[in-house]
Amino acid sequence: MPQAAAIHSLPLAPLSDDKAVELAEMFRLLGDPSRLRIVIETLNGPQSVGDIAATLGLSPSLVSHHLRLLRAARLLSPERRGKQIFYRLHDAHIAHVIADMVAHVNEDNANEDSHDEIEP
Amino acid sequence: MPQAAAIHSLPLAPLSDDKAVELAEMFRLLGDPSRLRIVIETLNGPQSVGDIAATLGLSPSLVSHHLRLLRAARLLSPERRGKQIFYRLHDAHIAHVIADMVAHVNEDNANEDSHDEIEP
DNA sequence: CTAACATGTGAACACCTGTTCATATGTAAG
DNA sequence: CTTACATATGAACAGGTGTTCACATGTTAG
Repeated sequence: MPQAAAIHSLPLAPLSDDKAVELAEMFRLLGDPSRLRIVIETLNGPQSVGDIAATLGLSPSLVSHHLRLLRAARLLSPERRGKQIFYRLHDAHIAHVIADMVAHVNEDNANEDSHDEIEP
Repeated sequence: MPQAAAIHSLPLAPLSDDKAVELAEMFRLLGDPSRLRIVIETLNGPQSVGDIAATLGLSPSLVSHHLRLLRAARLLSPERRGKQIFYRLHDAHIAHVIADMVAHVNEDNANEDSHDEIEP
């Protein structure tokens, strides 16, 4: 099965170094469970800070701290509606990123062999 | 432009909590510049530890430390070839994840307005 | 066998980061 | 105006993490 050739078929190779740092910053923000759950929560549509805090069982203060980072990185965008502020995904790429990573984890759990070793 | 509706069109909503933690772990690994550059390097095909270290200007020891985490998370797979060990992407999803995140960053740099504020 | 090379591993250190708490800002209602 | 609610912010602490260094393991060549 010549699957290896297909894996490296995407031509996003060049990718300057400082761009890699900017990319890593985005991944780092999604790398925290609380923050990732906040982002995932917004996949259902715009959510207010209080709703997110209540749904995830986190303090509003903590949620606000995380939201600050997420909107600074333009992963989420705020939108005031009365007293509350709703956050939504900044663009559709974020949803794709998460969907692809879900696919990776699911496929990985399917093949529960070849953990770490180097072919026995 | 009714773009907002399209953003939340992906139905990956449910997503259990411990699954979110597993996902975050993957993103966290890509959240370090050195580690991300290592993964990006493997987009050009299998790379030996020494080649990666030389290309990225990192010590072989550091590269080996990072590779341990990356293969434990099954992001990269090792393959012995003579004295050296080559690492390749474990599956194609990783490339898609990176490609989508690149698209996000690029689109973000294009619209250099609306940094953080809440619509003035 | 030994020597040379490639990779892995463990400890130690400095640094960063997530969380909590108290407090501040801002907004709407009475 | 004052009161109550929603969100934001700053300081401070505990715990985690990337990097370096010295050394171990494993593989091939002679």
